[in-house]
Amino acid sequence: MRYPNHTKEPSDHLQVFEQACKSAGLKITHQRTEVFKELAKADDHPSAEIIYSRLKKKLPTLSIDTVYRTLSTLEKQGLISKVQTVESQARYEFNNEHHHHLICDNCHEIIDFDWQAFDDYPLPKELSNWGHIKEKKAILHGLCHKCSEKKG
Amino acid sequence: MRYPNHTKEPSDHLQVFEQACKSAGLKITHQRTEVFKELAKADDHPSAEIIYSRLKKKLPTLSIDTVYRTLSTLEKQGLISKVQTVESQARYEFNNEHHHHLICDNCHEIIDFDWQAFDDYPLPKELSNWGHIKEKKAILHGLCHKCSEKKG
DNA sequence: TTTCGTGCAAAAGTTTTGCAGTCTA
DNA sequence: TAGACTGCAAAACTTTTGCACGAAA
Repeated sequence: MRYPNHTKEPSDHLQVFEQACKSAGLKITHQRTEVFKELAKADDHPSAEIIYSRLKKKLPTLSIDTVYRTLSTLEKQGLISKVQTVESQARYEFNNEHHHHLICDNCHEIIDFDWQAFDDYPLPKELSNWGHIKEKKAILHGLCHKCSEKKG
Repeated sequence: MRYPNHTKEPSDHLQVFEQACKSAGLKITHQRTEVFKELAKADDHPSAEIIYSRLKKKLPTLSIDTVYRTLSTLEKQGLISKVQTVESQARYEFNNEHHHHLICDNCHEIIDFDWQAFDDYPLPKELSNWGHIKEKKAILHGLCHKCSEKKG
């Protein structure tokens, strides 16, 4: 779901997809296109298994491996993104105080920080009818100094 | 890691832990205490496997199952939290535009929304030396109307 | 003593990989 | 046709569960 609703046409998405495949040297295969289209039209942030089950009727020979591989490929190209996960293993922290996260996309180090101004900031009014919001957190992603240097 | 640094003493954490166990009817076992202490003193958001490996020297008979079970129990009590994960399966989305996420902790529905005011807001200055921040995202958690009603 | 927790082992669930045949460019 | 992609099968990795013994209250 999305507030406000999408404005772009599906055909625009396909063009972006084909363009991105070409410039990355990726072949435009039937399976790849269908996985992409299924995700582009979905508004519920589906998992690999869900995409697989939705496509199974249309593409009975499709395998789950291909879905995993395709999602991983498209993510590397920046065409799609994984929601809210850092790595395969779950990571924990002791809940002492409310705080925010800054994550290095290369070494996956997580920095906690405070941001009072954000905590005090009012939420967008479209969200007022959604339900009860319990937590409000900022997640920043980037490349830390150590990793920038390593990469030259 | 954390900006700014922690202020509380480890002994305070232990008291909170013991209090929470008592009021939840959980026994204060050796393993449970050690897993908790290990996480409370860690500043790197470790996974279950990492906590296990750190404790193995001190508690050679500890099993990984116990670490998983303990983390899960403590999370249910609200003493600790999982970082950045929604569910066990990764979930994807098509990257059309920058946006933020509102997640129902019960049904796991994810709502995308725009928040221009947040996007324009300056970052805390402590972060200016960290490296290169590429993305800045708000993640809200709560209970949606549908789920509030279901639960009464 | 009673109940809960742990360790062991096995299973379940998620994702990745090697390989040989197939398809795209 | 060459190289990339797919499907199959198997493996790897992460997490959960049943059970019997051991430990906490």
